[in-house]
Amino acid sequence: MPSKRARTNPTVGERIGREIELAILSGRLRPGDRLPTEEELVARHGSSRSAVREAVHGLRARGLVISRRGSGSYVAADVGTRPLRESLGHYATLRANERGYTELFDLRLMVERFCVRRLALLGKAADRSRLRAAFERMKMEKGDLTRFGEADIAFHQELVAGAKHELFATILGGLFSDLGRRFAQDSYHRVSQVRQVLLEHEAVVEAVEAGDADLAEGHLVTHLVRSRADFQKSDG
Amino acid sequence: MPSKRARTNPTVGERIGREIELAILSGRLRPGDRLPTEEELVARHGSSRSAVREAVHGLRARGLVISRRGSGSYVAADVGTRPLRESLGHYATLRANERGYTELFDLRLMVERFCVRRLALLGKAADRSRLRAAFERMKMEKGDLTRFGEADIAFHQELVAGAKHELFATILGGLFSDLGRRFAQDSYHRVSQVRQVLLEHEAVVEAVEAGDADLAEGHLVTHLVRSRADFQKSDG
DNA sequence: AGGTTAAAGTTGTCAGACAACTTTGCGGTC
DNA sequence: GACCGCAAAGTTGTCTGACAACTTTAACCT
Repeated sequence: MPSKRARTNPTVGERIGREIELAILSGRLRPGDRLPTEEELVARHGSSRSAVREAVHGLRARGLVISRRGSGSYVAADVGTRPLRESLGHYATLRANERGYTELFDLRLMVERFCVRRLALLGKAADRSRLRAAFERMKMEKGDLTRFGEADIAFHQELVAGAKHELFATILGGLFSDLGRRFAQDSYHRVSQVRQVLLEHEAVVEAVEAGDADLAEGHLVTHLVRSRADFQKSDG
Repeated sequence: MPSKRARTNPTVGERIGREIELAILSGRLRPGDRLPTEEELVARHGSSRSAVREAVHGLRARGLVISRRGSGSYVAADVGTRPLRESLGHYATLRANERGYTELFDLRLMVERFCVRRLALLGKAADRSRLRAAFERMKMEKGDLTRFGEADIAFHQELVAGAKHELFATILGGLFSDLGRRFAQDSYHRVSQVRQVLLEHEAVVEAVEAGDADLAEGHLVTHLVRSRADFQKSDG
């Protein structure tokens, strides 16, 4: 029987990884910067190459670092957002049950409400026209349910992008990644729903263009809550 | 000059890691389950042990797996929440600037608002008494600013825990982890603030106990927004 | 039966070698 | 001088083998 104790002493690789991680988090190593070569790290820490590689593999798996054979390892350009996006995507994938879906939907609803208000109140004309363009793309794709679903996702991401909120954009990106796509795609079992969805999106776009935050929020909430109901019905 | 292309072919270790990850995310490997031994993985994939180890190191760094020398590697018990909590903590650590703080605060405010409403409306007596207990702990620690700050964090986590929302509890845990502690601690530069903070918390507790969601939300928002103002003032 | 100890099993670390790929620098060509 | 080709050096990826550190199992003894 395996012992209960889960705490084990950190390995050499973990210690080295922690040190590099700290250099990244503190800003001493910035996105795009090159890490010391494995040879240098071996010399600095007095350990073997395999331990150093264990550290780099860990950082790479977490999205902090990318390695290119023959060139070196570099701090990832999207070191700020990718790990969060991916771990949220994994969280969503692990929560395929009813309650998990409800909780993820709570988050999505909160984030989009916040952003649609901000976009309506503070968004620039260019931001609003991008939302309109995303809506037009949905109309064009209404023949193909899969591509329509993708355009739907793009619309909601544009909504958050227009609010200029990096954290919320990252969160929504995570919710939509991986199997999180079921958020939007699985709603379109019947073609009749497409027309309804288009109408609801158009209402949001027009309220945003009119600068009416309350109305935009209302239409968005209506759309999202109705989508959830559809999803739960079809999910059984 | 390094080439622009960031996309490189996945390594053998990454492919193996992806496969194990899929087994975990799909539920075929459940928390506490033991992974195949390195020897078995070597045989199954026809690769070397170093490639297999690269895969396991990646999963371990991401918190999906823990390894115990002499025993084996196991799917982590908290595989669902830890990666999200940690990546959010890292995100917060990387966002020490003004705008990043504001965005993180947006998230915190949304989450706590949601939870305090739910606790006031649907919370059971036991949940509410735990919130009261967390408040009493704060009063006891008012002499030591550091411990008071910790009790403050514990109070807000209790608030979210009482709402029985795993996702939001995980998010708040991430916001408070690591240097995210500055959220609460850095607010107590002056002892005079302690009394103010205690009063605001007490108002929240009482509104929750009275089952008044609107009032509880109002007091909580007041407290948090005022805390943010204090923080921004002291941050300069 | 219970405890002790040896054996087997498993992950951690080290070392060395070569493969695959990138970057640099040299030399030649125009 | 600018450009190209090509060799050389530099760097990460993979394989192999060995031993250390630790855990689990199994045999043994009392």
